[in-house]
Amino acid sequence: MMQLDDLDRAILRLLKKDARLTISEIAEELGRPESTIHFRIKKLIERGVIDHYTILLGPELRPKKTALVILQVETPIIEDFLERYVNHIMRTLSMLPNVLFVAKSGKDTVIALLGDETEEKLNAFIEENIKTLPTLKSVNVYPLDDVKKGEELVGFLVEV
Amino acid sequence: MMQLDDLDRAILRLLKKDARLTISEIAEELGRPESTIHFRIKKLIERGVIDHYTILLGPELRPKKTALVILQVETPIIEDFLERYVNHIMRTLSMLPNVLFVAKSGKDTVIALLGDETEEKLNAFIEENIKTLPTLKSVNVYPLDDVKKGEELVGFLVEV
DNA sequence: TATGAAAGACATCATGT
DNA sequence: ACATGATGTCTTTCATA
Repeated sequence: MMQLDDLDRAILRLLKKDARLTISEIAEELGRPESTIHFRIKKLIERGVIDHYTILLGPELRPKKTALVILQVETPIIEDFLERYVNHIMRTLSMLPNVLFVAKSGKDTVIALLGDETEEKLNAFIEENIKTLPTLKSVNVYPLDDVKKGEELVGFLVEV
Repeated sequence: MMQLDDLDRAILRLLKKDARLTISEIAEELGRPESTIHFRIKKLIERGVIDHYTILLGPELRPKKTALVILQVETPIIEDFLERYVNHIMRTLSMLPNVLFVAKSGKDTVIALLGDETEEKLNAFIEENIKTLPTLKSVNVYPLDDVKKGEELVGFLVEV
């Protein structure tokens, strides 16, 4: 798993901005022959440095309101149950299209990123689908009001 | 800004999985003529439904450890300063390559997603670059231990 | 690994149903 | 919305260094 050199990184940066650039365009931009660019990209894909090519969906399809939710699960008397509780909650959340991201933090905390059309719908969703989950100790909701970095993330995660 | 029909959505789903599919491959997969697929994709791009084409970076380039950090900013005596404090913190964080995502929640809370090579480096980064920020009321760190949905997000956000 | 050249595949566009 | 064909461009491969 050798390192990336400057040419590799330059190619990756260009493709990240626009993966539809043709090999000839990249070649011209970087002042290298097409065959070299072709070879490098082939290697980057083989090595898994490029996982895959994808599209980013635009604002039209992105939820207008997003919120981060942090769930703390009640510790049961029988300790072994905790992991099952948490996994069950994560599985349940993962299946909902409004839920863009789900992760566990520590043993008893679940973090989810939610998105919906409007603030009202989002709040309703939280009331009906999140706060009704059994065995919760606490639910903290953080609406994302102003995203400064990584905003496009939602266009990447949203399902179509 | 008309609606998407089933064909549009099918195309988007295929491109999301692999944006290097040729028009002929998509046409065959969906049992439609190439000219139709070509036309639809053109329209999807024109409308901005497809924001742009991009690549997802593989595990080699992704930070191994990620954590969500929730910062609460101390409310100053002069209320107007709060927004400046918060904006300043967001700007500062945004410039760091370890910081993958930054958003504001409410008036006094900043949410950031951090990533680094190892747990130690990540913790050091938090101690040195986060907890040292002025005017913080609280800092909560949630290491993301097990991501159930949206894991690829990091490969999308990471810089190269 | 890098390059140049050549062959084949592809997107694109125009025209017509 | 679909079919077809003409055009120029791009990718891919291979031989060579």
